Amino acid sequence: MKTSGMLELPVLGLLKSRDMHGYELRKQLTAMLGPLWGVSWGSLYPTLRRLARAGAVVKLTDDPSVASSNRSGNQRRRTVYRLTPHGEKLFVQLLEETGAPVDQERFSLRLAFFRYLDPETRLALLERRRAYLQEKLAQFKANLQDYKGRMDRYSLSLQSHDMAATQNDLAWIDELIISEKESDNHARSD
Amino acid sequence: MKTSGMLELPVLGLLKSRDMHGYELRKQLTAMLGPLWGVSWGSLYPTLRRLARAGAVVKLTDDPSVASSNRSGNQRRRTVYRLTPHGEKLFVQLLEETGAPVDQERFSLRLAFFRYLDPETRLALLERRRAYLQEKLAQFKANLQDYKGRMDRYSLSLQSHDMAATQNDLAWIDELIISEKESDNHARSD
DNA sequence: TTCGTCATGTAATGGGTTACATGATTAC
DNA sequence: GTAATCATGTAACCCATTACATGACGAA
Repeated sequence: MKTSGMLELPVLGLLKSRDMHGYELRKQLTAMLGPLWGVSWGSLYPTLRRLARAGAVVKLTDDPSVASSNRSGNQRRRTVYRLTPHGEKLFVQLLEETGAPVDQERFSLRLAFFRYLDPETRLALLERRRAYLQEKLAQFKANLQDYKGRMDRYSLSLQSHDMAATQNDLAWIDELIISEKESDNHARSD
Repeated sequence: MKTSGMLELPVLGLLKSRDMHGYELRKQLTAMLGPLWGVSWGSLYPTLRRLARAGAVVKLTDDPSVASSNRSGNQRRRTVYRLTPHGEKLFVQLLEETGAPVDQERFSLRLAFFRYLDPETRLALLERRRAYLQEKLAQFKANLQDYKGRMDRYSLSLQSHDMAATQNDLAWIDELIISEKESDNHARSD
């Protein structure tokens, strides 16, 4: 099983809170990920099909949110999806991602569902992220050191900016770690 | 003709300075783009094939950099590529990219070859980038305004951080614009 | 002689983008 | 009545990743 694809995780995460159909999923996704991330139909529906084939979600032909009213026939045609127990497991698995280091986008996707993890796992993932960013930063520094003389102004500016951005990311992660530890302490002292 | 793909532009750009074979191209690419960008063979060689098929580069069976020495036979087998006039045109076309707004990665790839553009085009591209980032920023603000109340701490932190990063990008572009105008003035006053 | 680097590719797989196709309902 | 939104998909194309396959050369 590959279960790659960017959308698997957020789709499962949204379905965890309630059943939804494709159109609604897309609206939630664009709201959640910011309006720039264009989630296209040609990417969303195949993702749902894959998840259904893998047994992570099931199709419900009827929309259960309109239970009592709307009897006879002509409701809008919808395909509502529901998370299965196996889907729940898959979700956690994707969220914890013990695999290869991950780019900023995939990390963001994870972070958006951090509330579903227990505090220790959250901390562990944040620390791992921190280590990764630090390594990246070290590589930036080494690279700048080595090639500084041979780069033109544009490349130099670019590399410096990218390095600064990585430093910002790192500082942000540090904040998250601190606030995580704090709320952890508060919870313990209750 | 599509000519998409991330590697077309940097490959053409590198071949503009001198003929190179695939292996060398890869080394230059990883040095230039930072050591994180893993350029894989399965992506590089097909790119070269596409460029050759499009007439943007030609294969030179012999390596011209070792012109005088190494007569008889047993040199290492290499395929050296040279940019054609059509390749030059394609390069400028890709660099100016009058098309759709572009993500950070593609923009970085462009910026790394800005020295090949004339000052007015550089300024125009920077201004276009600036406008795009400002629009993105506005969307971030609107999105935060709308959904602030319904987001958990992680999503909120994420959106705020992304917005701050966009503001940093914007400030950086502004610096580039200013320094561009300055060197333009200096050039005029000569 | 064996390991690392130089050097060039192909094949399989899979996912994203874009365009295409369809049709019902709501609001003006 | 017509335009916008709701709603669901399919098909073609293309590109990136990964794994596979090969082989020469230099150094230890």
